[in-house]
Amino acid sequence: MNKIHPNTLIILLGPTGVGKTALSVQIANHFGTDIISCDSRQLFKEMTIGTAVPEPKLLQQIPHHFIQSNSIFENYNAARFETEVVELLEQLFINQPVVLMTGGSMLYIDAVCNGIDDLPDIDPELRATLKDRLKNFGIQHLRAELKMLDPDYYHEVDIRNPVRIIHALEICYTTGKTFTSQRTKTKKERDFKVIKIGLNRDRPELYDRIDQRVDEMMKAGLEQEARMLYPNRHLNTLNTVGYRELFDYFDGNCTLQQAIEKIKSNTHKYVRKQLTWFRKDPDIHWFHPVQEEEILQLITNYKLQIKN
RNA sequence: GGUGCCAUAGCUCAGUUGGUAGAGCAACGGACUGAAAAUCCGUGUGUCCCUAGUUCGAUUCUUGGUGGCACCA
Repeated sequence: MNKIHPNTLIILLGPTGVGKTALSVQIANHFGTDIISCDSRQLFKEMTIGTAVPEPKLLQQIPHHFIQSNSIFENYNAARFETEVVELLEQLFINQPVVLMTGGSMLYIDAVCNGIDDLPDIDPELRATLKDRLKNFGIQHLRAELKMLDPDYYHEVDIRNPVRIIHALEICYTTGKTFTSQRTKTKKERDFKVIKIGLNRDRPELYDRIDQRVDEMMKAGLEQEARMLYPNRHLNTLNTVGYRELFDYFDGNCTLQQAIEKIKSNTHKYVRKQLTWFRKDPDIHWFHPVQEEEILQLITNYKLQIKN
């Protein structure tokens, strides 16, 4: 006799615009669970239209977590998300055998499933200093520094990627130890099971949905939303598809029409990047949205292999 | 109707003094454990409008079409 394992986290994932929200409602209603959003941009209360936050009606119907719960002025990252979700899951599993997490932020999903190494928080001033050095002296300068402080990581890292180099230096400076020595490369043990359900569509259909959604966002007032956020444009969180293209337009670098086209093609690019990441994960059970019924059946009949 | 210009990648165009071609955008692939909708790396996908000539060889030159644009009627 099959029985769904208590403390099971169902993860509904897939590229942006594929239609995860609609299915998540079905699954949540079916199991009577909360929904944990796994979206690194819907986290922020200052953004609504451009991040395609679910309708207020829907948010009232089913308890959601991590939707517009934080401010763009705080520092947020995958490690913090991991801690907070794991904590929340402990609470939710007391009353719910199954919890649904849905979203497309790859690293955040990975952080919840496998964990992230424990590292100290980074002083924002240190990061700013390193960024300054990158700007003034070039990436070679930072490379040389990393080669000295952590030669092992220097040989491992993509030395053309400034973000990686800066991060390693941040850890070296903050801890006084090499970054390498603090990279465990191990999965954390979780006391819950995971079922990953991937949703995908044919590329042209998906792109078409995205283009329509962008047009709808513009009708809903994305330009005004972006204009209000424009003064904070240099915050990392606002380096986001849908906003940065409009900031370019406000700066006079392109026409509104060009900005809209760019939002569309950059969203297409994001989709490809998401799929590249998801493709590597053998634990994902892939479906097309028309298979909604089948997915529900498979979950309820415990036919999907449960991954740990 | 006449004259002129144009026709090359999905789009906008460059180019070959005759040896089957390359940029931007788009598209596609990949890396990625504390910025991740971020950041970084890679890939040219082609009946060079059709036809008949000249030529060892034509996308390039010539003839005749077809389509588009402009100007003149």
